[in-house]
Amino acid sequence: MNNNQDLPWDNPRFRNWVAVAKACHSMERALASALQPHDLKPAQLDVLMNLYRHPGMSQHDLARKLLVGRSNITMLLPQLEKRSLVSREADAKDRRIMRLMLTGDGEALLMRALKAYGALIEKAMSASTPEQCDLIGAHMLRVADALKE
Amino acid sequence: MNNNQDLPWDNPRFRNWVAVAKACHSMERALASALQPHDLKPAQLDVLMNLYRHPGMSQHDLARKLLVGRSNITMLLPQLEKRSLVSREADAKDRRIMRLMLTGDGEALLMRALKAYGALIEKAMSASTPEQCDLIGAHMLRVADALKE
DNA sequence: CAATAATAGTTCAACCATGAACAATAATCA
DNA sequence: TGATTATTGTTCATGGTTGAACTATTATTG
Repeated sequence: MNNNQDLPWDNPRFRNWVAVAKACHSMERALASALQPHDLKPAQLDVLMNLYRHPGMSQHDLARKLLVGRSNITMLLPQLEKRSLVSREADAKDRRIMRLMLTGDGEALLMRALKAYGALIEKAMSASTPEQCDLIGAHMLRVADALKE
Repeated sequence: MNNNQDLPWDNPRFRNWVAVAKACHSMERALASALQPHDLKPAQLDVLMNLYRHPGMSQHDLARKLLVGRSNITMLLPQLEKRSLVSREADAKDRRIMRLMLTGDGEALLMRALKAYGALIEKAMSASTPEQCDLIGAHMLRVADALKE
């Protein structure tokens, strides 16, 4: 019936990637649940995390870091700004650019949310050694790199 | 300013998981592009793949395999049915259940789409040996398992 | 058997993400 | 300098996903 001679499931790279994708999907769902008590969505946590590490980022840079369209950032920020978690101010030199940073409240909420996220990851990855995790992380960096064309 | 003593970024499990999530996100975007010539969305490919391997599945079972709500399946199927890629027929024993299967066209399209997907994965994972891929896959199965509560 | 609970699938409104078109500003270059 | 091009962020229409409420059917149980 089918010409099974080179079905992708016979390829270890394919089969294993499917497992990666499924694990990611599960984690995303679990994260959404874990963040619910903090009234945060995963995408919002991503924003807070990046602003913590790169204060003063522009919206464009944030979009690129998050692998997301610029319009998405535009839609995401007002919610966080209304809750006084991030602040936006126009750049003095280039008036097209909005500089973003975390407020104190934003940082405090981020720390609480990160505890939940960290606990989730710990639970998910506890079955593997730190060395294995490092190997996986290194592999995934190569994957992301290879996909940048 | 910050109490940095146990920031999650210092935890290898956390840091490496972030890389996993980012790689997955990149792959999802790349896959969407690669499937565009076949007029398929990643979610639709998931449906076809699962029906190929488990013909006669119910919509409920398909939803669980795909980690997705039942309503999502309901919205997804009519498009595929209109294109004669999948067929639905009521179960004779239990009239609540719809049995799903691929048509010949569906299987043909699946094979073409899988070639594109396989090439993409090959490109992304070619930097790692099959042994490393197997290790990663095994790890990810454990992750998905740990997240099932 | 009748009443109740459980299950399969659908509908619907709400929310997210996307990309194209647009306005404002800055950079290039002729 | 003046004209063109590029960049930043916004708006908006579109399409995808979700979960709760609903219908139809089957299972359970008193």
